[in-house]
Parts: sequence; C-alpha cells; structure tokens
Amino acid sequence: MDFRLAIADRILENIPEAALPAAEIANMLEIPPDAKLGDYAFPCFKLSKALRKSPVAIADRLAAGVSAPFLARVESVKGYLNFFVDRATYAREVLSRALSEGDRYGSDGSGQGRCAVIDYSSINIAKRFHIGHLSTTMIGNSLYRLYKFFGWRAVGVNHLGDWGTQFGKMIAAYRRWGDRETVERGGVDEMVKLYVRFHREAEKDPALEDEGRAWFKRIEDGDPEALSIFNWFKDVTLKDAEKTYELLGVSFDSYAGESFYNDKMAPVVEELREKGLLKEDQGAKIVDLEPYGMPPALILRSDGATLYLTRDLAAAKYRRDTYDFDRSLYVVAYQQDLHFKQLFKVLELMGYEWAKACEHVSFGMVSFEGQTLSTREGRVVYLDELLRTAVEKARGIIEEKSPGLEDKGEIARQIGVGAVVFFALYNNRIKDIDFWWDRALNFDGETGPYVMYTHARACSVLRKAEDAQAEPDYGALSDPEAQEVVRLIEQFPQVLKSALDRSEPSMVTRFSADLAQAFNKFYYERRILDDDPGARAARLLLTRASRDVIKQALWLIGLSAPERM
RNA sequence: GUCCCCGUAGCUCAGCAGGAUAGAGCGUUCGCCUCCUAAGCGAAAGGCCGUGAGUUCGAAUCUCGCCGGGGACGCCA
Repeated sequence: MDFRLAIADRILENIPEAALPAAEIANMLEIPPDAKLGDYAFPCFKLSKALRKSPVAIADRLAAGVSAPFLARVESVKGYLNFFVDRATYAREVLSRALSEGDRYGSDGSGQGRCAVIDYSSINIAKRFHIGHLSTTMIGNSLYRLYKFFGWRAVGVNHLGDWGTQFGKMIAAYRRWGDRETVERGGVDEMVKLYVRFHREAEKDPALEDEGRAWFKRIEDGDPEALSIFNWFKDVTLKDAEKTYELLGVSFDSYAGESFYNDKMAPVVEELREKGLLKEDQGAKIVDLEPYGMPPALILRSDGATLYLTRDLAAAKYRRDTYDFDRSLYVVAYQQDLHFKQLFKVLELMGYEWAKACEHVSFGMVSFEGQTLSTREGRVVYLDELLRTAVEKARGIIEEKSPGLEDKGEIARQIGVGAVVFFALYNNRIKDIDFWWDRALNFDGETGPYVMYTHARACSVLRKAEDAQAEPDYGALSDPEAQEVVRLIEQFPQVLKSALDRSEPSMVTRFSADLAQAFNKFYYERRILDDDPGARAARLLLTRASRDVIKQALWLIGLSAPERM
C-alpha cells in the first residue's frame, strides 16, 4: 500500500475542484519536521491561490471530511493538514513489503535494459595508491553497485593513466639501475624509487632527459623491448593495486586506459575536421567554444601531438560504440569541471545526441592536516598504510571487547576498512576532505563501525530468538522508537532513488547511520525478546527488516557487515 | 581579469526542485551495564544559517551585489 497515494485520493475526494492528478497531490505531501505533528502533512498553501480560499479554510474543510481506515486521525494546524496513520497498520504494511521483497527491497528495477558506464579510480601506472584516490574509487564503486541494484547493466572502467614521457624516463632509469627481481619484489615502491633517482641524477646529467625521451619514443613506435618493459610496469602496478582493490571490495570490467586510445584519436580529429569544427589558432588546432562562454577546446598541439581532450573524445566515442550506454559517468575531482564541460560540449557539437547522457560526477579535494598532499614532501598517507592501521585498531578493540570471537582477522578487516570507506563517503561528494588520522580512525558516533555494530546487535537478537510462531501484534510497534525505525525503513527506496539520481552515495551513508541510530534507541527502550508472544513476534520482524536494510545500505556504499563483532 | 564551487553550533557536516520550534556526530560537563553486544542509550551546554538587498503568504533553501575560502582558465593530465 502506498500511503501517499492513498492520502492523495482522500484529499481529492474532498476537493474535486482542485482537478489535479492524485500523483501530483501525493508529491505535495511532506513529512512533518516532528513526528508529533503527524506522519504526513499536506500544506494547503499550495492550493490556496487556485481555490481562492485561505489555507486554513481548506485545511479545516479537509480535516472534517477526510477519513479512512488506515488513518488514525487528521488535524488542521495553521494551514497544514496533518495525517496520523494508524500505527499498527503502518508498521504492518511497511514491514510486510520490506520483508517480502527481501534483498530487492529498495530497488524499483527501473534500470532494466539500460546500461551505465562508470569511469572511476583511474590510477596512474608506477604510482602509489594514496588517500587522494579514495574518493573516486569509493564513489565510483558505490555508484556501480547502485546502478546494478536498480537493474542497470553497469560497466566499471578504470581509465589507467598509462601514457606520457614519464614512462620513458622510468624505462631509462630501470635499464641503468634497476633489476627485474627487485622490482618484482618491491612493486610500485621500487618503481617510484627508480623514478625519483632518475630526477636526482638528471639534475647532474641532463643527457638523461634525452635518454628518457628516446625510450618514450620507442614505446610510441612500438619497439618490442620498450613495450615489453612498459607493459611489465603496468602489470606490476595493477598487481599492487589489485591487493588494495580486493581489500576495498572494488572491481572493474575494463582497464582500457590512455594508451588504449592511441590509435583511436586520428579518426576523431578527422571527424572534427569534416564537421567543420576544427580551427587553427596560434598553430594549434582547437574547437572554438567562445559562443558557449568557454575557453577553446585544444585538440592538437602546434607540433601535431594529441592532448588530454582528444583522448577523452576518443574514449567517449569508444564507450558509446562498445557499450551502447544510456548513461556515462566520470567520477573525477572538481578541478576538471571545465575539462568535462568542454568535452561534453564538443560531443554535442559533433552532433551526438548521447552527449546529454554524459555526466561529470565531481568531488572535492583531499588535503592532509590542513595542507595539500605532497608526495615529495612526505605529506601523504598511502592507502595500504591507512587501511592496515584501521584494521589493527579494529583488531585491538576486538581483543579487548570480544576476545572469544571467531574469525577475528576477517572481522577486523571488515570493520577497519569499513571505518575508512564510511568516512570517505560520509559527506556530500563536493566537500573537500581534510584528512586527519583520528577522524578517519574514529569508531564512535556516526561511523562505519557504529552502523556495523548495530547490525551485529540485530543479528545477535535474531540468533537468540527461537522461531516464533505467534501472530505478530503490530500494535506493539506503536511506540515512538519503533515508529521511527518503521518510518526510515519505509523511506529506504526513496533514499536510494535520490542517491542514484544525484550520484550521491553519501545519502546512503547518512541513511545507514540514521537507521542505526533509530534502531539503537528502539533496542534500548523496548525489549525485543518480550514475554508477550505477539509483541515479541512484531519486534522481531522489525529487527529483521532493520538488519536487512542496514546490510543492504552498507553493501551499496561498498561495505560488508559482520554478523558478530 | 573572467568563469565555476563552497560559507549552517568550538570542530566535521545534514537539511537547499521554498514551508510549521534549524538537526546529527565529534569535543566538553553529567547520568545509565542484576535485562536482547556500553563500538551503546539519555541529559545539559552550544546558532542574527558569511553579509546586504530582492522575489514570496512564507527564505538556511530561489535571484542579485558584497565579503571570505577553494578551484579552473590553449599547447600537462
């Protein structure tokens, strides 16, 4: 039963002259700021003008006329019509729906037959994974899961940063000072060392730079030796990254990165030329975006080389041709707002209808204790270090609080990683994140461990309950604490829909914390394993639904919830 | 210089297709484990929602100006 629509019907029965579809009235309904005011409210101001009546008069008239079995009462208050849904009915309806839909509860399946390509994480070869990569990786991962949950075919793309002169330098450095075994063993760390050494030595010996350039040229020309080393660097980097991705529960369907598009740019440039979009300016080839209030889009350098935008045009086209997407997302920091605006505009000018399906999911920058990240100055926190520290902390707390727990290592892993990921997805993505160890490693209050703890608590109660055969007495869920939990469970589908529409995983994170908080209050105030069989059965249903929804919400932001902790 | 984003409690932030007394966590102070996991629950304290106008029955929410912070503005990605 859809309470909003049912209420809208009752409103329309009493003011047919409003002549509006029920769905529209349903949309006007609000949730009062305080549960004491009611479960739903209809602000009569909205109809005041059309009906030429005062809001108070409309509310009064409706209050006198509206009634329904599922409504406990209806009140007119200062122009608002407040609806109090019969508590037992409300609980029964919401819980029946949530429990019968099971692990599909929250999804409307609206993505069936549609495809979303999501570009996220997009790491650089031969660089270490640090906290600056957490946002794109986890926001992208969450969107990937959300899209799949709504029935979309989702394609996760790790657009590798695997092109540029720095790789020529790396090869030069490797050939001079490196050896295969050390790099195999040390992974990315060793490659970074080689790179750093290259720059140090190049200051004394400028000839090194030429050597680096020469090696890059050999990569470009497809020289077997250069390519073999280059591809090996990629393998080593990905093998390293894979460990972190596995810990984070992140996966991809494609690793087609920058180098993949090397042979796909010339046709795009040709197409731009044919469509009359390419202009020569100061020796370079550009697409003029002046009429759209943007700086020109640089397609070719004056020396004929391609640029970032050229590559992204080729990638956009390739993704469209390959996946036939209905939506294409780029989870990239806001520094590149202009770049993506230009990219989408050029695609539009090329006549691609699907340019509208492209979206830049931008997010804020990460700083470290008030300063910008700097690998060189050591102002950086590597992801594996952060995750390891978090897991160790979780392990310590487990040893202290639940020394008898089985599988402590795995549970510590879930909690530690969960704390970090939850922290990364807690705020609106546009907010900058200033990283402080104690904040990221906080396990109290609205944190990942808190929500997980609530989940474990609910699991614990359900384990202790014998399968109650009694008929649930939904009246036992009439108290404010239980009602608040029911209300949140009812809102879950809407929250997910908004999170998807706005590409905003933090809405799910917040929701999980809200539900956990409501459940904890309920847990504290009401005895779930009550002596009364009817009350006990009803509270157990509420507990099960809460546990399931919390678990689902956490899953959607990339976390797994332990059953004991 | 131009354009974009942000500005809500000591700190970190929710709320922003306008609605009823502005919420949460952290931190501070004080309570609660003979009862389902105290990684919990409760209470106190803490706000002219940057600022000035405008639109509206109604503005933290929309528009414009100003101030403060961040970012981007052709041959890097």
